[in-house]
Amino acid sequence: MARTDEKVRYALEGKQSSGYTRETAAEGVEQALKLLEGRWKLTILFHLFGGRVLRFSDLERAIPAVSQKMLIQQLRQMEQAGIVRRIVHHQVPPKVEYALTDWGQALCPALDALLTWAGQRKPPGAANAAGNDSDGR
Amino acid sequence: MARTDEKVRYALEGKQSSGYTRETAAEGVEQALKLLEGRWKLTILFHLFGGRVLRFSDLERAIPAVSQKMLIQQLRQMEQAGIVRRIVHHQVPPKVEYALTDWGQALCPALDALLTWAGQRKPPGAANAAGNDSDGR
DNA sequence: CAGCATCCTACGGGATACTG
DNA sequence: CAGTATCCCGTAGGATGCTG
Repeated sequence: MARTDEKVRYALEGKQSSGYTRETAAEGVEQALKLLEGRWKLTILFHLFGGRVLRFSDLERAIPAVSQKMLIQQLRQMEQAGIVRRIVHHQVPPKVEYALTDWGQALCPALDALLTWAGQRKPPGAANAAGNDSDGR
Repeated sequence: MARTDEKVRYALEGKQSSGYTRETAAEGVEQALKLLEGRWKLTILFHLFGGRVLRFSDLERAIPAVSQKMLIQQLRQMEQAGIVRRIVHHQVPPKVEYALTDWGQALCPALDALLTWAGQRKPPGAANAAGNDSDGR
């Protein structure tokens, strides 16, 4: 009864690698994006890319606009997510460093793809936003 | 006086293609993500991928959980962003169709990368979240 | 130095009702 | 059918102050 071809694998534009449906694919990406959402996560992430290891105060200095609360909150969330690694040094003046996990590092190419995409916005010549209009008959 | 190597190009993990700094790269990705943020954008997007052209009511049916207001709002925002194309048919019973722009289609591979990344979470064997702890001395 | 707790505000987004 | 307008609420996120 139901059109089976409606739920057929669903090819991502041409590469039907994994068995995603439109819904699960959207959900999956949403999950992924949720991990990156948060006013400062990306900024932090980019500061950590490349195997850098920064301590809390370094990050505070690197991102002046962020409050301590936010910085910690975002860091902790990413830690929970398994994106960043927290390295605690038990010293009298506390010292905590943050670095990316392997998985966190793996985000780089994906974000790069996004960046590339963003950079391709509007091939100057083609106007296609306003004025689209056609007649059914 | 300023350490010039601090603002050196910034290599995205190995490919120092474009001239992004940590800040501009983060900002760029944030801009891109802003366009995709919104409870339903991704769902809509995935329904539109592959050159599909759906009318408003089709989308309503395809995404039962969304309200009209939200659906329109999200569609309009993506239209503004240049991701989706709005095709209006001037008929007595109004008919409006939505499709992706070329740029919108180009998002597919980027999202695919994200999806792939998400799928690689936690190589089962390695525990690296809790218990990280080292001593400075 | 690093981090937690509290308070407060802005905004995304849901329900509902009305219109061309 | 497609879209607009109004109201309402949950939560992200900012400021500030205290602690190990």
